[in-house]
Amino acid sequence: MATRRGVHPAVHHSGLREARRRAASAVTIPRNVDNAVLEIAGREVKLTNLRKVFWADLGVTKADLLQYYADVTPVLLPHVRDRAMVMRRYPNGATGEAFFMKRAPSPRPDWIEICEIEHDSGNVIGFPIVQDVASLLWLVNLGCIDLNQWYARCDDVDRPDYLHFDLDPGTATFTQVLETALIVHEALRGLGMPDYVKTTGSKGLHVYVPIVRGPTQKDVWTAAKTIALQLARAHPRLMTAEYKVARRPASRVLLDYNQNAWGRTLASVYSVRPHPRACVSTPVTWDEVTRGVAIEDFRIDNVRERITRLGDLWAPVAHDRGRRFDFARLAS
DNA sequence: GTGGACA
DNA sequence: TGTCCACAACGCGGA
DNA sequence: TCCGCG
Ligand SMILES: [Mn+2]
Ligand SMILES: [Mn+2]
Repeated sequence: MATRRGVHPAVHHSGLREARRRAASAVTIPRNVDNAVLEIAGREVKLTNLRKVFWADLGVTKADLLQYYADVTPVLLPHVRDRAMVMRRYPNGATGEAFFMKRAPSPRPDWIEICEIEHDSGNVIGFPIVQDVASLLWLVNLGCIDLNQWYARCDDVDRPDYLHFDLDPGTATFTQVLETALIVHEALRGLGMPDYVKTTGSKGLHVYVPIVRGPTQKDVWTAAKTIALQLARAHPRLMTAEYKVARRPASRVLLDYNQNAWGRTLASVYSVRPHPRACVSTPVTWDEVTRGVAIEDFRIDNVRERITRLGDLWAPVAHDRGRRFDFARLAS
């Protein structure tokens, strides 16, 4: 069981692709050992089971997953920084059993920042926060395939930075999801709400409206519910906002407004998902939605190239400057 | 994925 | 030493 | 107040 220490500058594999990859992150995950200790900005990150296969059909290992996250760190971090993180751990890979974990496990490095959130029950949960590459790799090493951060930053956990529409196909087709997204987009445009869309990497799409921080999570939930119910009423053959499964009509896209409730999370942008093809939750343009995209278009093997080409299409969602919609204008 | 409780 | 086990918990609305 | 739901 070899252990390596430090990031190795030596070039073992030459070629443009390797060079570009290293340039992107400056962190290289060792490939020919099971365990390693990386030193990143003076912090030691212990990585384990690096050769464990996480996607058997694809031959994708835990090291591949860690390398992906190291490479996308610059575009990913602004979206998750300062937010409590819910972990969903897949210790046995994408097809293995998974479990949720909220409390940051111990032992852990003392540089893992914790967000303590008190619940109405009186429970206080200490969630980890992903602030940098080191904490990101620590979290992924736990077996987290996707990242599920809170909508609100830790300094004010009841005032989110966005509202969203979670579009779930259920028994509907993905073409219907695309159609629904365009209608949601039009409706939001009418409300003066700039919005951003991404694939979930699983089945559906996420549409986010970044907002000026102020309204509570309940306010945001209420607004999303109102809009979802109106849309479903206007397009009853395409959409539903019925929360109860048994009462939900078949072949309709679910506008899952309840996902805007306090304490809930969604897979973050650039999260890999436990999908058979290792798909990634990927920002797309409204033009791409119009022309038609597929979940499987965006995967762990090709999203980095897309980011190199297009940058972060969701950057406005991650910065105060881009969080433009003010709820005061909604008081109609 | 990993530490703690048991046998 | 090996095996088993835990690892989350909010809030809506219908009953 | 309990349950289904995600
Ligand atoms: Mn969804
Ligand atoms: Mn959903």
